[in-house]
Amino acid sequence: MGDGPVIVWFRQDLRIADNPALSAAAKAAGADGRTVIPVFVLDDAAPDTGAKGDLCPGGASRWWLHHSLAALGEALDDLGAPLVLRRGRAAEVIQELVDAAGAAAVFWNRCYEPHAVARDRKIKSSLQDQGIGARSFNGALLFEPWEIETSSGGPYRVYTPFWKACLARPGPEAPGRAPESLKAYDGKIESEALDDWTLLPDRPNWAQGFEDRWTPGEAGARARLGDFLDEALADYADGRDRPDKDFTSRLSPHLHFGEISPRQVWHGVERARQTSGSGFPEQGARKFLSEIGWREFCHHLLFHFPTLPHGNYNDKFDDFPWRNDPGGLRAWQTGQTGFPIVDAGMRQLWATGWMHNRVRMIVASFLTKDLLVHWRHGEAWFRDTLVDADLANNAAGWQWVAGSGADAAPYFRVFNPMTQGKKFDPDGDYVREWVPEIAALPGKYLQAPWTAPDDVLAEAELELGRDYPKPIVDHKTARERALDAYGQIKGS
DNA sequence: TGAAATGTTGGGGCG
DNA sequence: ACGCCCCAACATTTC
Repeated sequence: MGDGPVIVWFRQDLRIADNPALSAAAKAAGADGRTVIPVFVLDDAAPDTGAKGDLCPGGASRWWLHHSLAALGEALDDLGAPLVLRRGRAAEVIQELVDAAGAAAVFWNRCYEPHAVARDRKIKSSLQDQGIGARSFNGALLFEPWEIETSSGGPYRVYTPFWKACLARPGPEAPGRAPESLKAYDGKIESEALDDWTLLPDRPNWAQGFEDRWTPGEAGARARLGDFLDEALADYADGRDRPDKDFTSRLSPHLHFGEISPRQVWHGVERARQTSGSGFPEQGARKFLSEIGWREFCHHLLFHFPTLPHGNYNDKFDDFPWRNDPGGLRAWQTGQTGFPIVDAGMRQLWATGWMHNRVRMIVASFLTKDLLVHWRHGEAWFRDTLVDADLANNAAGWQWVAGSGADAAPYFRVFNPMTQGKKFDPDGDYVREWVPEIAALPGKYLQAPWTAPDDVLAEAELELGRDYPKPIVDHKTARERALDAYGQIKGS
């Protein structure tokens, strides 16, 4: 390496604590007096490869990204090395910056999306050819996808043995601290203005409901973890399935953008165990960490099966008789299916950029099984509307529900929206919050308004088909149709 | 990280 | 006292 500055290329690691690439840069700076240039590149040019993910984040993700970058920018200002924002193809932008600053090295934390893997590999070899020190680090996973192997040497395809194998390994290292300061590059490197990127929605501002529910950025992530461990972990084992309660961690967007690392989460749980003594909810902790395990598994799958976002993992499903049903898809997207628990979930998603995981399974089952609409339509909608939209989790999750994925739910496992509603929203609080037009219905009929007698509907001042849709399918019939469709591909 | 259909069991009412 | 029926409640099977 020459004595030029070190570029730290931020991607899905928008934090300064436990950031291995940043730490390595700070260390090099401390040892050799190097300066540091933190950079974020918005690669907006949707490439011809059809690549998805951080190249073309959905609307909700862009809202989050804006605020997360603003927070990171402030944190880096405080450290003394302002964040440089650039738009363009990453390979070109990085090369440009390397040339402009005479950089000696470029450090980053690894991403696992197929296009990112390919892109980063090219960039790394190109930099190394020029004698630039290009180094990548693990900042996003507890275990690298290539480190976890079955006894026969391949990737895992089933979650339980995968996570067991992970837990049998030495636990993840303690998270690193944020550098205390950085020496800024003293040459001239222009940054674009975040506001010019128009990541935020303007008319209409559909993100209004996001602001009071989320605090993007590293500080918000840390606070969320702390609140979760203090207030919800004890109830997590039983409560996590209740969309009417507040017992999930809601860390998903923070994890997606790397505002907090899974290592920090893991050790946060450890610390809580040590400080709380005998009253510690071991079962809740185990279940919570196993959700972190699902995130690991999804990334493992995406890394080893890069076609996961586009094609069926189980190719039997290539012959599955999906229906073309734009009207049904639209009703699902807008929360107008006539099934209260489904509509509640879809409206929560639209209003807040997030949906409770139990309800994600219910609405996904409804789209793929009751409506027989291809899972990729659901995947695309979630990718556009979730603040936590993550290619690995989203693709694996949708294929899991549809039955086409690795370790998937069997296709015949069809959720009954009424039963699920009664079971997991027993008092109807969740449905009443998000489907207010039927809030006056008594609990007995809330999950299935069409079964209410006329006088009950009149009492609630509710006319089905006018104030709230009649169900767009008959669940019993739809279920049989789905089982029938499954039968068609079973033997193939 | 289902649901529905079908099968089994056991208590109580009744002749 | 006994067998019979009914039907929850639970268990098993099937999709």
